[in-house]
Amino acid sequence: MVMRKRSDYGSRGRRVATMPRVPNSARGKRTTRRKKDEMCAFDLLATVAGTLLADQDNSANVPNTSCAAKAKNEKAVKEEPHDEILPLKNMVMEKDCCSGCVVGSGGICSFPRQANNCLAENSSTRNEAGPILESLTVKSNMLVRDSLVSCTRPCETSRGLGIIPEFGAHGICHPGSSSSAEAEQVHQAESNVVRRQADGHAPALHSLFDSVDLDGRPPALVSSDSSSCVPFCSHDKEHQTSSLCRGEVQYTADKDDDENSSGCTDPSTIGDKGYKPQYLGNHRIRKLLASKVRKAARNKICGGIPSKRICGGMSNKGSKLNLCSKKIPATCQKGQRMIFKKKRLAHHATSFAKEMPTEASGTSMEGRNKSCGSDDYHVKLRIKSFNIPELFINVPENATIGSLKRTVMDVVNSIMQGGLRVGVLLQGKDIQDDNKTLRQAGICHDKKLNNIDFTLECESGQDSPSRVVIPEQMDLLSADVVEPLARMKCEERFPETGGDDNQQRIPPYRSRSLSDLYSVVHPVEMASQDTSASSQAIVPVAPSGDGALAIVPLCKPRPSEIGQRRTRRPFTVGEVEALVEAVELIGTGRWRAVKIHAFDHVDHRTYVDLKDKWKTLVHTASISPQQRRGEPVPQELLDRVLAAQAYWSQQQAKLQDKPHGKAALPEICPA
DNA sequence: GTTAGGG
DNA sequence: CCCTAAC
Repeated sequence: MVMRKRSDYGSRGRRVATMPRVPNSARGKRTTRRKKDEMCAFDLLATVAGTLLADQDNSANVPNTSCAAKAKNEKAVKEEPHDEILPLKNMVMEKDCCSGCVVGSGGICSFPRQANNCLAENSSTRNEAGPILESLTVKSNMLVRDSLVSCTRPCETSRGLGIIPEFGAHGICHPGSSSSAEAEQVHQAESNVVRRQADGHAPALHSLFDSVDLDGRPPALVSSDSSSCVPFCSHDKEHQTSSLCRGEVQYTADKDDDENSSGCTDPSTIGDKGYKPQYLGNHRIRKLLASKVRKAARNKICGGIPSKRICGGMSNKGSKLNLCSKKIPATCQKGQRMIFKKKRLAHHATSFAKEMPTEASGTSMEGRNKSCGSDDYHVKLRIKSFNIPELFINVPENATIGSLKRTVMDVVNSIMQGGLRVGVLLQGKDIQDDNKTLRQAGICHDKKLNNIDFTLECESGQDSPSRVVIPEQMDLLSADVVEPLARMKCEERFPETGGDDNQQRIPPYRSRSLSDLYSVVHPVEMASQDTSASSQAIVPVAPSGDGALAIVPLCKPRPSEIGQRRTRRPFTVGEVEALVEAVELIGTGRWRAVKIHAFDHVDHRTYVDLKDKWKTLVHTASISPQQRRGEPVPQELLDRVLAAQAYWSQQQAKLQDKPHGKAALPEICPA
């Protein structure tokens, strides 16, 4: 069957659906699902791996051999012959070990994300010999959420300058982001809290460059041995190599990470490398990368063991996972869980730092119109989160959760009190010129403002951007009263923060771009002021739940980009209407056409989204109103949904019945 | 890159 | 909304 090209549906008119595609049912149907089998195998693998790890740890100085050998060992260790899965095991282990790291003595972990886990595992085995420290590596962006920055700076007279600088391919990159960190020795009876700063020219603390995780591997390095090192920037080069000589396990993320680790890549270089222009749409890049990351996480972390089977089904999104098997001592698992819980929290707490569209509401739209006339342009920015420096915390295994919280809190406070300033990144480019007006910088009320990032940077970072050490030897357990970050409430909450309600006020969709929805106006700050003035509204808000801090896992890249689930954006009635209309016209099964037809330029609605939405619409329409949830869809629309669905299903059925007949299909269903 | 369908 | 097989 000949597939029509997309150009066929370019015309908005009453195109005749000449040749509908193969019926939906014939495509994309997964005939067999081996998931259960795989899960079973993976489960076994997890068990075996755990055994292996435990054994490995006991055997000192395992030569720097390939993991294949270990895998063979493992085979011997494990008595039960699981024929089907053994090849898989070998394969996975081998692959990971060989491609991902240099294995030093006792090296088990293959990838950074495993590093911490391995470390913990080793700790657990050492536990028998004496007290050890659980290493909690909280490297990443701590997010301060839902801030509102109301710029009180009237845009200068430079209205005419409202040209957004071409930032080109920076995309998701950040300057000064090639960061790394050093995990201190685990079994030393010291609790170091070390924070290291990116070595870029800009001391952006959010660091942890995105590319680091492009393949799911951050540059973190944690050895299963007693010492560990992290490839730092150029000044750490020596350290790296020497560390290798010392037989430490070194993890370097390949590809981009290699460059990062082999020298402090110039941030600008980083930024330009290999990224698609912003134009492509963040969500697309993010989607790709996220997919990659998740895949990598799943495949590589834990040697391909699906995370759901590990450690009680802990999600591994962006997190390091360990090969916690049933044989790992309970203490270990406990500790691990503690870590993971934190990390998961972080995940949930994380919102798009980048996705910071100006909010649209009825009032704001009015204001906008008004301002257009009065030359009083304002930009209202909603900061959902701030990126805070990565943290490294060593916590005794027997520390309480409370003390852990306090510790983290302490660190955060140290950072906060240490003097922070705010950095502004537009499309990944650090805007350093504080004297620029927003408009000159391209931050205009009428522009799409979803490419702005705010970062927290150390004041002192200017001089020594490479590292900032936060109170070492911090007595974790004596970390006394700390002002809970969560107490710092948002002074002015965004009324529309509740969700996408504002979108509902948007009339019919069609050609309306999302950017329209976000155009807003507000009082703004003076042009000559430092941007940090706007940071007063940094609002740490406790994530839902127990109020733990938003700490993003080590491997987590910038939250706005990679590995992050998209924010949920319920379809508005207007969108639904547009969708229904398009489907009536175009039919089901041609979602790209539908997208182009009705949701072109609406970046956050992919054709998959539309398809999904249609699916739910059909479902919604077929259930009783009482069972429906969420924004009620007018019955009229639902009726049209059912009609269209029935019609197009019928058409597809017809097509299947006589595949050779080229029965011209009506262009629109007679709903 | 699209589509379908399960989760 | 995510994931991924199938195309």
